[in-house]
Amino acid sequence: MKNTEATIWDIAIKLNISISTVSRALRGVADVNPATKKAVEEMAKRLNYEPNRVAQSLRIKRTNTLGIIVPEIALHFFSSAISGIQEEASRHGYSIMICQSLESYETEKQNVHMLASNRVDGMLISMSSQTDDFSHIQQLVNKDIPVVLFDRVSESLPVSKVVVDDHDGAFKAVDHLVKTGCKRIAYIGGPNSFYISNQRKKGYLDALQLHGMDQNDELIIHCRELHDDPSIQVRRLLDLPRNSRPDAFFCFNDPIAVTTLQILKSKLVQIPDEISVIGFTNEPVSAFIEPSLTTVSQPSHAMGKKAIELFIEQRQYPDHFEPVTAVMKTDLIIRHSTRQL
Amino acid sequence: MKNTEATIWDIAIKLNISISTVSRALRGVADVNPATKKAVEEMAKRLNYEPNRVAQSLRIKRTNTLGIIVPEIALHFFSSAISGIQEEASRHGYSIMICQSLESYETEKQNVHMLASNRVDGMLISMSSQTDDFSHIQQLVNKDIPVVLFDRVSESLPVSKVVVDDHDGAFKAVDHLVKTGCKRIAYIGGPNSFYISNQRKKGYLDALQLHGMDQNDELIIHCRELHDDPSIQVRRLLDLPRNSRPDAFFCFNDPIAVTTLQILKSKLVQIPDEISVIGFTNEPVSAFIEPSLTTVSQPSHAMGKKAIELFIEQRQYPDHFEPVTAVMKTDLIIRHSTRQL
DNA sequence: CTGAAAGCGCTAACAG
DNA sequence: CTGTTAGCGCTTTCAG
Repeated sequence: MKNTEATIWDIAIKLNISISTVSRALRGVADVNPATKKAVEEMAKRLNYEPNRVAQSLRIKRTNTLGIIVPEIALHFFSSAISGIQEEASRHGYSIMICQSLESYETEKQNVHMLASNRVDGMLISMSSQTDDFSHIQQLVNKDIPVVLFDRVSESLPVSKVVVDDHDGAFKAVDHLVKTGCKRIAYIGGPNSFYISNQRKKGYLDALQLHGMDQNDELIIHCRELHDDPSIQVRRLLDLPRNSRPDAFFCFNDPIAVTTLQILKSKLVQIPDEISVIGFTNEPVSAFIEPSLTTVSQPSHAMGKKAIELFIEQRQYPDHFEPVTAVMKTDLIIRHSTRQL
Repeated sequence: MKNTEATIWDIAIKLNISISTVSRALRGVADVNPATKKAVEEMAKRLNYEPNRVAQSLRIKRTNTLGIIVPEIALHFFSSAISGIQEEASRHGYSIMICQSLESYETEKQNVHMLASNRVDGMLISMSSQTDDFSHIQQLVNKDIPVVLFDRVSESLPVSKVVVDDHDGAFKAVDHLVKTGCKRIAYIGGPNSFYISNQRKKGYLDALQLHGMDQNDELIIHCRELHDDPSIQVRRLLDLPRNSRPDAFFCFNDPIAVTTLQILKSKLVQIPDEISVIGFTNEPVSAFIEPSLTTVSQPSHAMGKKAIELFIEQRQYPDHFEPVTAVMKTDLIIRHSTRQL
């Protein structure tokens, strides 16, 4: 029942040696008499000594802590990325401090300040959908605090990034739709301001073009906000005359695809025979919904891991650092919401 | 392009005042000449000053940081609890540092040490399934570090806890099965060492008893490990002669229920007419699987929030602290894997 | 209202 | 191999 943690000073006193020797023994640096070293270690254990990382950090000017900011921890993509970050960070001796921006620019800015105050050694950030001013992040760069952006990145910032090949993923999805006989493929996109939304749209358009199909703006929908309900727009498309109605939906993400699937089912549309559906991200739900959803998988865990790797690299060679962008591969997971080849 | 963060000393020099005045002005404590205060604040902004929380923490012996340990961040229940923790902690000015034990006792112990080294002001822990020695947590208690256990708790530890009324949840589930005409209700439980598994079993048994139904050990199955595949055991029950085959499965958690559902579907068993299924936790998947799963919902987000509240209470009145156990209510979410009343 | 000075627990020269 | 010493950046008496 001690009230206060032991310090190296306590150990030094009991052993009648100096605190520097204790410090050295505990860290295993320089030459310390094996006997004293052993004595120190034993005394440390006896006193339940826990090194004070706060004091250490102040002294060595590194905290061995990384700050993470994501829009929402509970979204599967992010919690999975975080677990990748956590495991890899831990392997390298880093702890992680986690914040959510809840898709608010103001909160994100506060998070950045809080983490900076905590003197984290770097930040891994997936930006909020509201963020369109990047000065808070630019300031970190100016202060030489390593930043790695992942998933929700900004093109303009001179930092390392981890993204998915959205264009390629979308391309593969639409290509598959065409190859399974779909002629009128709709795209239900995310907010226009989203880089990834536009990349996916570009992949969609390029796939159409490759197959000599024309872009039809009537079949391209954009959600204004990330969590907008796309139902009305989907229904509008379904109410088009039979010969101009889409026979496939390529959706910006799985939630939109799931909503679409549900609308189709409620209208008794045959899936995939009358209409096919493809999502994006491969959230757990996509495997369980009926029919199971064909979707483009994003390697969320691996992306988190990669983000740490980029941070470590930057830390290791801070002098000749050049921002790199890691582009991760997607996979088309073919399930039952699309026709067989 | 500064290489080094500004300190109160930098501000003091520029303003030709003492660092104590700067410190006071920045924190808004004691009396400081409004003019000097304003000047300090302006200079702080101009220098992009960020208070050094590390130095602060060392001095005041509090970090305003909380440690969280969960088995696996990416499990929906935990990521949702964490988001509740995060939001409530942030409201109270705390940052959170997150670790995963990955269901390993050794890792959990390391996590505890790491967080203790970081001098977190308290820890919120959901224990690994392997943990059956609690001395690492008892040590925290001895050192007066507040601990709140949530979900995966140990009865014996003298700390505050947040749990769900597992007994009541299970009771309601089984009661509903009986009331919808099920006669032979099986229980597929988690590891025997799990407190919550046993509570749910008790609720199951009590509901049976209330309705004058006998306990039938043939219908009670336990997974050895948390992620054990229950398929073999479920199949064994289904292969029982028709008149002793179960007509309902009450499952320890949703993943088990989902597996069960899939086995039943593959055997073309009519759900819920021939056999009903109920899960536990209300994970997102349960709403989407077909037929949608009746399940007992756990308020994960609210549990996280509650855990912080208990911590704050303990911090506020450390002298007359008595551990409390918050028991959160569950709800039976009736969907389509059970019959209508 | 303000300044001087001590010290939180630790590391890292430097000197032996 | 070991001890002395000077801080890291901040808060907090204590004394004006």
